[in-house]
Amino acid sequence: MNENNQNATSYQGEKKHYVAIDCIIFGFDGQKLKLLLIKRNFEPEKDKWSLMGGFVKENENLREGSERILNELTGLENVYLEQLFTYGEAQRDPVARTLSISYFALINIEDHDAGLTKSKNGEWFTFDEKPPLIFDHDKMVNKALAHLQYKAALHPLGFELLPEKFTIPQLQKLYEAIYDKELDRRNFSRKILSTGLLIDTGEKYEGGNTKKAMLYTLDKEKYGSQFNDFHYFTPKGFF
Amino acid sequence: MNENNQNATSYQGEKKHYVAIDCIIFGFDGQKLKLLLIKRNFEPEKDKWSLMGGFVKENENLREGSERILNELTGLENVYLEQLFTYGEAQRDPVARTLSISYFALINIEDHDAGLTKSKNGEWFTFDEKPPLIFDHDKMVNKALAHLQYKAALHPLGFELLPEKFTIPQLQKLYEAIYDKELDRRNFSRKILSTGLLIDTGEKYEGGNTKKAMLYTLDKEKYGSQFNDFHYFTPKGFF
DNA sequence: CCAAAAGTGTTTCCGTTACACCCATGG
DNA sequence: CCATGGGTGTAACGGAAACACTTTTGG
Repeated sequence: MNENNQNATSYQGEKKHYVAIDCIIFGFDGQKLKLLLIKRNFEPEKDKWSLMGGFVKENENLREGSERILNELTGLENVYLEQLFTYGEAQRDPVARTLSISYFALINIEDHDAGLTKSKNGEWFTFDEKPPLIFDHDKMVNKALAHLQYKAALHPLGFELLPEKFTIPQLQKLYEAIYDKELDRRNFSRKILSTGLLIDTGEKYEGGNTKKAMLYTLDKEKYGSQFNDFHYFTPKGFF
Repeated sequence: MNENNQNATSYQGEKKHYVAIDCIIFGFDGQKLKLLLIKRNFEPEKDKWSLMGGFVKENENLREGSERILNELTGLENVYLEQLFTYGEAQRDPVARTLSISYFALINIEDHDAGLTKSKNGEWFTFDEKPPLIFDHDKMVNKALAHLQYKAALHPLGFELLPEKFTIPQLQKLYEAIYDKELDRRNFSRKILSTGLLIDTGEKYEGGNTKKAMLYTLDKEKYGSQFNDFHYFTPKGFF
């Protein structure tokens, strides 16, 4: 029955399964939170929309696989990537029983290789515009969004979605996009600055037609060490 | 190469993988937080300690599998069970490449079938006494403990580890065991009661040799609806 | 009646909120 | 010089922390 050669302690009575990885890729364009999807030009479910995914290779670590799949669509490396959940309903994939490990990616939308993405039929959608997805991919997206909202409230996660240098108003816009709610400008600013995670670059943002905002960078040192601390970036009773 | 019959849209070029489920089972004995492990009387790694686990069956949902495996060792059903993380380093299992999906279980230690557990070579350990485990199971345990600490700080999770009726001092002992820190009795009591999750049963705990504490039950209704709310059961700056 | 643990009350303090006010820029 | 958005300051409020005090029970 089994394709492998057996030895005394192998798992010969057990069944094997297809295992896929699907990536939920979030980006931010300065105004809205977006999701990167692909229009499938291959079977199954050709011409429908889905998450970017792929099968786990024979000798590939899961993290490597997720990085490979993300890279194939965006050209990016060293991206914020976190394993989220493994979907394993026996009937979730009508073609054949397949497990899917979902990975959650946050990218600065300006950094990705737009040509590569286009060549793979990738497209960015706001949540308003998002088409229905194949299989249980809508469920995956919902869980990932909930996770983003949950985690960004407690940990300095949002910075991953912004350019290297950013202003506090930009960061606020991002948080407002994540939670679809407005925040008080003055309190937000003080709360963010009080974390000590931001370094003033001395530069000012060029582009606004009013007072130019100060540009900050992340203090990578503190960011790493404080990442698992609690920060409460959202107002009390926010949820 | 592949054992299945193929059709036009099957995944014939892809590799399949063994997929296991391992359960990290937490219990509380009134004083200490404990972990349920098994001494393996089967290969591989016979006579060593490991988590309770098993392979995912051909047509079994993952949640069903985790419930089956937990039930085999404890006799319990309807237990708090949460999928945690999927371990998939290519070399994590020296016998054959195997993915392992870890599940996190919280049980009331009094409820389980001690005879069944014993017959499966199961044993409860405090974290002080825990032996080294096979493969990457120590890593799984550490991640599960971190998750318990994280989640119990924000959600009313601890109740799962206590009997149906419990006292506030018992609940406090549990939190102190989870975090290995002492809490202020008076503030803890007020904080817990302010959640409105506890119902006074009118009874008193029999067993202490001083003043008998009041017995409470969970308000299941509120528990369900508030489970995803933030509660902050631990003091500020606790971590 | 004493020790030990449980329950209730109170003051202090600090972080959050909800504001007002000032500053810089382009048209 | 004015509209718009960015930056800084502050009073009031509320929840948490740190206490003291009272009550119950067994020995």
